[in-house]
Amino acid sequence: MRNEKTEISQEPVRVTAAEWEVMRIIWDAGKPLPAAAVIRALEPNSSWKPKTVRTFLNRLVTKNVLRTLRLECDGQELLHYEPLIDEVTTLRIERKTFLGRFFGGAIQSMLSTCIEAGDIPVDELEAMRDMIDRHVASQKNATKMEGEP
Amino acid sequence: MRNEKTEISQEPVRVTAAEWEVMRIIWDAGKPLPAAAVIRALEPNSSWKPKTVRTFLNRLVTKNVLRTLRLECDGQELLHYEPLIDEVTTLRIERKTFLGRFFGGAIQSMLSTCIEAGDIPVDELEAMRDMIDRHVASQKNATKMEGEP
DNA sequence: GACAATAGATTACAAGTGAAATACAATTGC
DNA sequence: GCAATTGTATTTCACTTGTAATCTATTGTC
Repeated sequence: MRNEKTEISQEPVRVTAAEWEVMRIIWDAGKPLPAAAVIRALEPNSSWKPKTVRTFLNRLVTKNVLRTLRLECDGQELLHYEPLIDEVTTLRIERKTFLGRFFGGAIQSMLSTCIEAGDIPVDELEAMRDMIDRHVASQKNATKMEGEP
Repeated sequence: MRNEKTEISQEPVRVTAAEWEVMRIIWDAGKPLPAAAVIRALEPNSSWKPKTVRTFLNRLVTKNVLRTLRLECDGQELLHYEPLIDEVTTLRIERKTFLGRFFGGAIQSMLSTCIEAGDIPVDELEAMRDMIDRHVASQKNATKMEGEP
C-alpha cells in the first residue's frame, strides 16, 4: 500500500482567517457543499454578504484548498466544494507556524508562559495534567509490552 | 500602588511576522537600540537588506509599537528605537487570537489535538505535566493558607 | 416568450505587507 | 572644502486580504 497522495504543492498553503471560517463549515459537513449551503451555514454568525463568501470559495479553489465538482442537488446541477486537504493537517501546519513564530517551536514554552501569566484556571490545568498522564501511561505501557514479550 | 500604565490604544496592535523579528531583537536588548544595531543583530538569521529592516522599524513607529529617541552612541547622536508595548502583553494577544481562531479559545483543546496527533515526545509531555503539577500544588497551598489562618 | 431570481465568473478597490530603491542630510576623512 | 559614507525620510511596487459589485448565463414563473 503505497502513499496515495502525490505531493504537488511545496508551498505551505496559507489559509486566512476568513477562509478558515469557510473551511470549517465544509469540513464539518463531511461532504461537498454547494455555495448556497455554505452561505446559509455562515449566516447566523457572520455579516458577510453572499458574494463575499463566494469570493472566499473561489480563492480557496485557486489556492488548491478546495476543488469544485458538479453534483445533482434538488434536481439541479450545482457546483459543490470539496476539501483537498484535511483539517488535521492544516491545523498542524498552523500550529507549527504559530509556535515557531512566538515560542521557538515548543508548546511547552507556550504552556509555561500561559501558566506563569496566570492565564489558565486551575481546573483546566488539572484536566490537562490528567490528559497528559493518561497518555503517558498508555505510551509507557505500550513500550513495555513491546520490550518484554 | 496603582496601575501605572495609561491605556491609550484601543486597537489590538497588529504586529506582522517580519515586524515581530525586529521587535524581538529590541525586546531582548532590554534597551533602546539604533537601527544599525538591529540590522546587525538580524543579519545572521535573515536575508533582509538594511533598507528593509529600516522600513519595518519605521512602520513599527507609525503603528505606535516603537518610538524613537535621539541618544548618544559612540559620540554620535543617533535615533534609537524603544518599545512602547511589552512582549508579554503582545504575546498574550497573539496567543488569544490564535487559540480563538483554531481551538475555540482553549489551550486545552490545542494540547489534546497535539497529543492525539502524537506530535509531542513523551519527555516533553512529562515536563509539562510536572510543570502543571508544581503550579497546581502551589496554588492549592496558597488557597489553603489563606482559608485557614 | 419576457422577466426576474439564482449561479457562477470576472472585476474592483482600499488597506496592509514584504521587500526594497531613491533622495536628501549630516558627518567624517582627507 | 569636497567626496564618500552613513543615517534618516520618502517613495515604489507587486501581492494579499477583506469586502464586495458587476456582468453574464441559466432557469423557473406568469
